[in-house]
Amino acid sequence: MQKELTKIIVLLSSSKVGEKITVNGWVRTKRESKNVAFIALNDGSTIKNIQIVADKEIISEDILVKINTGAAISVKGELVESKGTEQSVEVIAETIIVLGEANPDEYPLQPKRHSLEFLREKAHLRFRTNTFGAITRIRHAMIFAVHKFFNDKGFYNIHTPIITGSDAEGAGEMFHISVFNPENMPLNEDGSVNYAEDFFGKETNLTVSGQLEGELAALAMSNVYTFGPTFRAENSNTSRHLAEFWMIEPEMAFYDINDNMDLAEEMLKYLVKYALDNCADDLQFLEKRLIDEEKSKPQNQRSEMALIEKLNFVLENDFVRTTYTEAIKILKNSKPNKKKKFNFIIEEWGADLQSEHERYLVEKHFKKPVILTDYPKDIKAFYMKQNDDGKTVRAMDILFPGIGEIIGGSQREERYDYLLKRMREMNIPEKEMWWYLETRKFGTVVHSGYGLGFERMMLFVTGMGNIRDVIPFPRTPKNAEF
RNA sequence: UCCUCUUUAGCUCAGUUGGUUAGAGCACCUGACUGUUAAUCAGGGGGUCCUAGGUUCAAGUCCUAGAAGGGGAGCCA
Repeated sequence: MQKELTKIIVLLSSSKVGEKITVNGWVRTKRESKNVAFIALNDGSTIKNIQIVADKEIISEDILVKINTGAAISVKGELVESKGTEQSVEVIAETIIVLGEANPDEYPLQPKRHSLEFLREKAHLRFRTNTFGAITRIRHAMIFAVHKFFNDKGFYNIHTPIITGSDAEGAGEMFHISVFNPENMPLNEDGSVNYAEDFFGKETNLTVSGQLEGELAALAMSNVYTFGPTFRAENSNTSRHLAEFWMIEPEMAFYDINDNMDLAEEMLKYLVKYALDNCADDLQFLEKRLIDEEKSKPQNQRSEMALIEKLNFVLENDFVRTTYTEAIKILKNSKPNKKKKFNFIIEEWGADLQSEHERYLVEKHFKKPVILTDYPKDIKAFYMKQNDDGKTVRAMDILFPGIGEIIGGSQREERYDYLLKRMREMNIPEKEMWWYLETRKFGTVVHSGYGLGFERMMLFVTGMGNIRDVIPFPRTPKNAEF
């Protein structure tokens, strides 16, 4: 079967005009005339449809009546130059086989715009829309580009565990893993659950980060990265959070904070360029979609740049690098702070930056992606390298317009004494983390790393507004359908 | 979890101060016309007005509680 088939992207781009071809796909629309019917067919290989011309003298009425939006068909015919103006080539059908019908009374997708909320409830069918076809192709391209970027740089991909026995990673609420029957858990004498009898003989959870294990690998392989599923049981109901998402976490030995920033900026630009170079049709469609959507909004709420212009802008400009301390100065002197327009007024050094502050810095003040470094140690994780000032750590957060924090990373604390002291101060159970501490006892070196939320990158590249629309089957509080 | 908005036909939405038989566009069915481009034109079918209570002579409309969804916030990637 496969050997005879030609993908639509090949039909549209090649010089197969005049050849007999077979093409399979799903019907987007059918337009009927007296003597001829036109079928727009799509097989996922490109956002463009191929037009099938069905002469009613050749294709019988009992076949045509089954060809409705959503039906799967196989078409044999000749690829010819089109007489119409909207497409360059089309297929003159000689035979059409209806592979799978789609009852038009029941098929929920129409050849018109649907709301993204509606399509979310039809996630099993939304791949069949232009928007989700485009997103699916771009998502694949970005996954591939991540691996290509790191492979070309000599990084090793490692699989860190999805089930973890450590609850010290400090990145939010975790999903518990157990084989116990929740109605009948083995208990200790004091009434607590006896995890010694559980599958792993201890309490286990789904991972919230592969970083700690990534560090172990980096301190032997030099440069590694993970790209795996990550789970957070936070009750987060926003357009930027998922309970199950995919994270890219490189860890590099002999990288200081500046090397870390250089790599992160280079990677983000590489991914953007890869999308521009390889997903032009899909990006153009999404850009047009976004412009149409924003037409109903007032002028001041519309994007300043169209999607492709925005991607090029990021590509062509250096990210602004500045410190937390500088950012606080800028924010303290900012108009919204002085006029008390912020919900959280910046009073003094040490305050955690709220998303309104991050947005001000990125969207109003610098108007570029911003890398903030050297945060107060008290608002950052225990494993970050402490600066000599005793107050700050070598953290770096990369802030993107419209998205906020897209990358969080740091130079790691490689000094055993400093790390142990900080763990004790922050009540990190050092006994459980013996293996992490041992890497600082044996051959410890300066090293760094960061985490990129893959779906947040997808939000930026596609211009989509809700993270539930850039992953095929989103997992969010109260939603694990499909 | 908090704030806020929404829920009416398969989809997108209108529905006035509470008042007769709840509307439109698209989709679907029938017909006309046509190498069409989200085809066009005419006609037709299609409703648990989110759910449960309540107020009232009368509730899509007002009140209470709940559910689902959107937007914002927190947590973060």
